[in-house]
Amino acid sequence: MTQSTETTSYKDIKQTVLGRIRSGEWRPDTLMPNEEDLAVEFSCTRTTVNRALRELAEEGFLERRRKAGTRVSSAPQRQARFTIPLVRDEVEAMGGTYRYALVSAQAETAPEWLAARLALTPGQRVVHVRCMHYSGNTPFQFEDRWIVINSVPQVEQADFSAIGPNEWLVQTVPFTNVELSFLASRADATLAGFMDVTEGEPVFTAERITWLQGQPVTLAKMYFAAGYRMTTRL
Amino acid sequence: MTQSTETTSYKDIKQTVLGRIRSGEWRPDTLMPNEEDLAVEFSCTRTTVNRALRELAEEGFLERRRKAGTRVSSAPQRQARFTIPLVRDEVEAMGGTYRYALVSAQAETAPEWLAARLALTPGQRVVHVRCMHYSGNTPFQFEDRWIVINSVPQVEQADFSAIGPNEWLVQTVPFTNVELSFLASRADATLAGFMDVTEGEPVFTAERITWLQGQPVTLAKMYFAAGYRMTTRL
DNA sequence: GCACTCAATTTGTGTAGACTTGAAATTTTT
DNA sequence: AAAAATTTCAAGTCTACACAAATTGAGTGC
Repeated sequence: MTQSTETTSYKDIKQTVLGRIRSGEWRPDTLMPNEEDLAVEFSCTRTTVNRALRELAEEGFLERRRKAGTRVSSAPQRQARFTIPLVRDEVEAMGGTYRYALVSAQAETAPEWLAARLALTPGQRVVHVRCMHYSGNTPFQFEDRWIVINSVPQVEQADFSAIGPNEWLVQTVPFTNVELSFLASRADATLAGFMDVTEGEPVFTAERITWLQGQPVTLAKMYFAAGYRMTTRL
Repeated sequence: MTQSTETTSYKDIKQTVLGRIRSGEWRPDTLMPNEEDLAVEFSCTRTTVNRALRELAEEGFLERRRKAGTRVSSAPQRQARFTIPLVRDEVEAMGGTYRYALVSAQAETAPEWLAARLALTPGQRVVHVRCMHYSGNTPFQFEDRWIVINSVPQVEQADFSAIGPNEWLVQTVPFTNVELSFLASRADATLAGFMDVTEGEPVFTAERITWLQGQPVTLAKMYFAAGYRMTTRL
């Protein structure tokens, strides 16, 4: 049998099943028919049903256990998927013209809080880069970044006046592990100056720590413009 | 051939490919071998390779286009996946004892900003619920929520003194669409009182709008305790 | 009543092969 | 040289079947 004219695709099955959940036909905790029965109902193979259900489970709508079967998720522990674009892309997506400006870049001994945060041995040296990302002439993001020299020796020769440290790192170092946090911080005097907000103002902030095979590579603090919100649709 | 003793699983392939990316063997933008060739290399079927690559692409490591082939993502790690647990789960996961307290609940006409935000017809009525979530006796989250009566008529009979509006809604209304935002806001006098922070302090805030088949159901603003950060590892 | 064993059931994952689809590359036409 | 039609290739998806692995539930022995 070919799939030519009238096959049920795994996408159709996903849609139908989702519909039954949303309509209330299959309420939370309901045990649904097993894959074989569904395959008969949709007149396709179990493989196709399996893919549909597997994806729905991954998206948090279903819970599946061998032998126990598949049931509708009761506490839909929903997963939000945020796209974290490069600043340039984010600015351009909003119709702005991206502009980058280096503020400062210098090698120094890692301050204590940073050494503690990244589990560095005391006295390790880092490159501290500060830079601005603009949308047109409007401040969009202030980036405060430290790069561990031991992990990325080439960084001492890097020139951050034209290319941002993030883009440089992405091209240079493959990384294995990332920790990303979002928080609300308050604008200090420096930040207020750069971002054109009043001191003390709440600022949406992202922090990103990157490792390469267990070695800490970089910590970046990114401060967004006033009123910034990170939005996603599920 | 059976998969009995020494088969290459799609997981093995994922691992190997990831390793090659991380080691720098396959740099960003590199065009990798096509599925058939990889199937030969790993001595498995194309189906298995396909699944491995498909998942890696979904995770953001690869970019695939028909005919053009598969290449290593140049801006990897673009998707962060946050699990959004119920407050109760989040508190308990941190070892705290969850406690809920209703602050106020009343039916009212939707204020203009809300009507505009949810595209309500003027004069529509909503139930406005405010409540606190504690970890032990420490304030954890202040929840400010509006529920559209038209979309959920049962809400007028609901009793939110024992069960939180979120848990009530999850049990009552299947929802089809969610918009989730994170932002930094400043604590006003009311919030400062409930959350035990000083007025003007930055507060990490999540806003969540939910629809049921195009009908707006609820808008929730959730204000987190001082110092809260939402963290994920990729 | 309790612990143990074992078979049945259900999802998980693999093989082998074929057709479909979208987009890049090439050729033909204007 | 530019535009349009055609070919070709790689990913996308389906069929059909098989064995693997986890867990449940029933049966057995004490």
